[in-house]
Amino acid sequence: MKPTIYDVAREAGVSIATVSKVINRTGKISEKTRERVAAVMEGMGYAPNLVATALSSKKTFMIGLLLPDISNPYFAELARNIEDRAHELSYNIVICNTDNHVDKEREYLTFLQQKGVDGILLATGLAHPESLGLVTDRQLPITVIAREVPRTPVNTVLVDDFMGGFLATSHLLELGHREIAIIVESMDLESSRQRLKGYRAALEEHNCAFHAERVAVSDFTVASGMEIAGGILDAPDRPTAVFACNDLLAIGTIQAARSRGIPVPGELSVVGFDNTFLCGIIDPALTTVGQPIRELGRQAVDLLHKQMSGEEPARQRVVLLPELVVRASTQPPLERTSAVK
Amino acid sequence: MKPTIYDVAREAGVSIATVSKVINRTGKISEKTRERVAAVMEGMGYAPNLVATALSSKKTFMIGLLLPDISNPYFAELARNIEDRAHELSYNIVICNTDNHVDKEREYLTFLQQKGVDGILLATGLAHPESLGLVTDRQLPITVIAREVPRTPVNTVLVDDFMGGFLATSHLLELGHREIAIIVESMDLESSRQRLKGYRAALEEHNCAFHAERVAVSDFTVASGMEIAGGILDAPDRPTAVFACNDLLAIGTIQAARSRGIPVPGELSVVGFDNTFLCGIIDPALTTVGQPIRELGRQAVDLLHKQMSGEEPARQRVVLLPELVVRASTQPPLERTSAVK
DNA sequence: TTGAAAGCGCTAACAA
DNA sequence: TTGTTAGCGCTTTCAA
Repeated sequence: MKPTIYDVAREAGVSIATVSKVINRTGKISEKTRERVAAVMEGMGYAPNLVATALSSKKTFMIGLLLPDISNPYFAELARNIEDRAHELSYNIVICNTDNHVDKEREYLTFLQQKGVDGILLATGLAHPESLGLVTDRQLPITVIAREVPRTPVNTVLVDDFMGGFLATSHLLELGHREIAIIVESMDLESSRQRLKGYRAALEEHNCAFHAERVAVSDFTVASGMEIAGGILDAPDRPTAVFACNDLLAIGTIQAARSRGIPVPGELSVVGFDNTFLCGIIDPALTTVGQPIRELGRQAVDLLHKQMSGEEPARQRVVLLPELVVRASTQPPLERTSAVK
Repeated sequence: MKPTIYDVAREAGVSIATVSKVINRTGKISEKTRERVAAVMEGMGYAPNLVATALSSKKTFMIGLLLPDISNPYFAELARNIEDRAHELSYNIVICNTDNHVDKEREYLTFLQQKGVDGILLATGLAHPESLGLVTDRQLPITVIAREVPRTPVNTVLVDDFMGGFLATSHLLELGHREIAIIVESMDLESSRQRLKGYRAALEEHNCAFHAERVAVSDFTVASGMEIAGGILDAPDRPTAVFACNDLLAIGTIQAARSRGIPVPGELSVVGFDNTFLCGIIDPALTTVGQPIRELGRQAVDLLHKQMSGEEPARQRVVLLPELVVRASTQPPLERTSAVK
């Protein structure tokens, strides 16, 4: 049987209160007993039972992380950075794949609370903000990542999606493209809507008309990107460029083009979003909007940590800025080049 | 304050034991009180505090998952399947990124035990098997995934790496390749050694001499694959095919070839290992050895579950069989084709 | 500086 | 069928 605090106390000839104090370095303990108790603990191979500690101290040092799907490279990278930072602060991460399914979100949320996690990191859909009430009502610290929950006062760390959409589109416009299609993940996500707005704003700034037909809605898989992009490329008025709202969709677009013998970037420029490691893997290397994914993860943990430490920081929204990462999948449109000549 | 079992008991006019029984559906309870208590719980919005439950029942319904890096697509996919199965069995997964670093492994291992996880899933290096003692000594259920720990009686679920190496190499040999290089992840891993053995066995079976110079050691990143492959491709006696021991390395190899103007599969065939979703993303689509990653995850959880349920199944090693997935990155060597003509 | 004792919220004998 | 009670292993207040 594993030794308990009682065993240590008996062995060291002190009370459990004293042992507890040397474990936690709290209260006043003479150096002498401190050493003796420490030696006994060492000798017995004693390690505190953290479940018991959690019960009496009401801290589990666990954080629940809700995301759509850990096998999606974007979320995998995010999770990695989150876990790294959490580990530094000695918290553990419990992962929950929600598939953006409201029921699963709710289920995990209530369950995590019962398990006594100290906080929640939410990087998932949550189409129905009232689910958030499940958490906020219980005073459980929470930070939302890369998702905007409109009209809800909750701490958030995200990327300026509007700017991202603007940067991507402006890049294409500046290369000379005028026929630019956009593929968004889902109009249910505020981030998608913002990226679309950025797209429109860029068009407007370049006096380029917005056409609703240039907007296609997909989801977040390569396959769907390929399918949707296929439709776009088969249309009679095929655009010269596509802004895909995440890297997976952009890759699907490149594949759709390839299968149709449309050279990228020769006849079609493609811009992605996220700057996952996939961008460097595919051919041509993907021009994309880079999210500071490491910072996103760290800051989210730090913000949550403050709440968990009772600092109760003013509700805030930390907006990180994206940046354009130009690689090989974009170039000026052919038509234009020749027309100029 | 959240209601406790005492609040429910008082409100329903019964003892806490009775409430506990209706929560857990244990013991004999009249339908009448059962309903009344249930109604009260519902009404108060009562939910058991699982930390307390864990302390008295010694079950946390948590599983620790150790892997090198969740941002590696292979492990991300594995983690997804593991979490899915665990969730079905109502267990939560705590992820731990070890970077194959022994110190981190040990740290997580001891820590997880203190936190009272019900079991450990080990999909990470653990170069020093004695670290395993940290777990087995404490009678904590554990299952090792996709790693062989030689001379240690521990439940394991893995893929037949020897067969995988054999399949990959045979495929190349059958296409007519004779100069086949192999890039392994690390000679510290039993899986790498097995794949290498499979490679040698295939060569032998085809009466093809083994040359130690054809073996290169890398690690598990695209960058390192690119670097190592670069060395291979720049050598005077460049091989006509490369068997890379994971998809990331294979991709690095393709990139190295591309940057040198060596067409794949035209002048260089490449085979990967794992069959991650990346294979379908890159150009040319990668021929690879497919691991039944879903089964790997599920069976590991199931095997662990048996141990956690006290079934104490006979120590076993479940060996799943890989299969060759032929895509576009392999074809007969050019030289041969012309020589035959 | 140290210790006694009362929880934390639940489970599970054992009695009634 | 229901209730009493003693833990589970630790924290923390209050006295000594």
